[in-house]
Amino acid sequence: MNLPPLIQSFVLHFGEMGSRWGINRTVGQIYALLFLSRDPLNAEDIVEALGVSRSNVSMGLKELQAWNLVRLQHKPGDRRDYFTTPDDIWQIVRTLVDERKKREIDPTQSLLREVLMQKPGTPEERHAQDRMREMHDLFELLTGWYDDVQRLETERLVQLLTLGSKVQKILEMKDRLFVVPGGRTKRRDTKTSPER
Amino acid sequence: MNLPPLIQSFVLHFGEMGSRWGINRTVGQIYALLFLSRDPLNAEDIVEALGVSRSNVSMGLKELQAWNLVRLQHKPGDRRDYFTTPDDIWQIVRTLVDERKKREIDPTQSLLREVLMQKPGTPEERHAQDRMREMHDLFELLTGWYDDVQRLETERLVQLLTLGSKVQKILEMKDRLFVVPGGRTKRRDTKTSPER
DNA sequence: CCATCTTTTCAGAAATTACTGAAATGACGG
DNA sequence: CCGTCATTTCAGTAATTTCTGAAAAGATGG
Repeated sequence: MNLPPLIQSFVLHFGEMGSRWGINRTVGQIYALLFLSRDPLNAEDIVEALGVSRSNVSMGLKELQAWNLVRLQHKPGDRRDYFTTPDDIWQIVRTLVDERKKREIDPTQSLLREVLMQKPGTPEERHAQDRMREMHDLFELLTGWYDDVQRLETERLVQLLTLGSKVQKILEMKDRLFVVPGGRTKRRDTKTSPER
Repeated sequence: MNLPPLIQSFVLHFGEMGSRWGINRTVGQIYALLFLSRDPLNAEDIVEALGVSRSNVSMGLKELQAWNLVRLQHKPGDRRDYFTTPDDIWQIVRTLVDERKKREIDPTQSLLREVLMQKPGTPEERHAQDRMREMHDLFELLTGWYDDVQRLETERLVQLLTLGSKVQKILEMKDRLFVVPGGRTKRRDTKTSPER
């Protein structure tokens, strides 16, 4: 590997980090390299930068494409494939969350729905099903929220995140303004509300 | 493995899922089992339920403890260790996010801060540093938001999530109420605002 | 202390995953 | 078509991770 030290630190770190996610070291390094690079890189560039085999790079790029994390480009008069990451870092976050949801949450929800249809035979199974229902409803709430905010323009999203829990203040204000005197504030019911 | 079918499906699924996270199959299965179980289980219970070796269970439990995902208990007159997961599923989510932040974001932020101190030698390095700064600021914003909402009571948090992007409506309302006529709404500046 | 029960450690085996080089496939331009 | 350049596939190997059994260490009651 022959890279400016500043870039090399980041690439190596991402390689290590990769293993804590579902991706391997090389894939992590390729991504890090593309993320930092100003210009699109072709497979041979990556081979030279990282010192891994051509075929390894090919497989790594294929995986990154399956994750929608890299974009394929072409240069006029050059028939090699060039790769980049999106310039907009928020787009990267959105993609990452989408893909993780697709790979981790969706299959789990599908299994949970299936198992929740079945009739429990024993009290043990009954309790297990209750737990699974809790998990299912939790995922439902979280993915519902995500689907919702994901549609916001980035500027609005940043605004929301910057506010953080100060949003609560505004909600309280809203409650104070619109609550029916003596009555409870209207709120959508969910099965995932706190237990105590 | 000798478990009610309903429980077995879930345990097996979690085992597979485990590999997509940083944890191995056995650890995933142990966790799933404890999550579904009404009563605390000891190591021998787990060995019998999953059909893996005693030492494997011991190591798995150690890892789950390192993640703060299981709680150690004792029964009077029994000196074996019993394990459970917290009853409150929201507590589980909080722990999970905390631990992943600690293992994935914090080390990266620390590396980014370090690298951002250095002086870039080339335009290439300069651009790389700009990218790293974007990533750093993004993490700063996200973790700031998380630290903030994490402190909310669960009921408030659920309320917030249920609202989803409808919060935006309330923000717009707030803007309309409090904006200085003819002027721009005051907003905290961040370096992570959208580029276009 | 000892006997017994429990958990932990760890070296080696087993299983899985990552990586490579060579060969196959594909994609032009002439 | 053919030659060249580029990418993909894949079988075999290397590296890593997971798992096990045996032994060690720890804890407790007598």
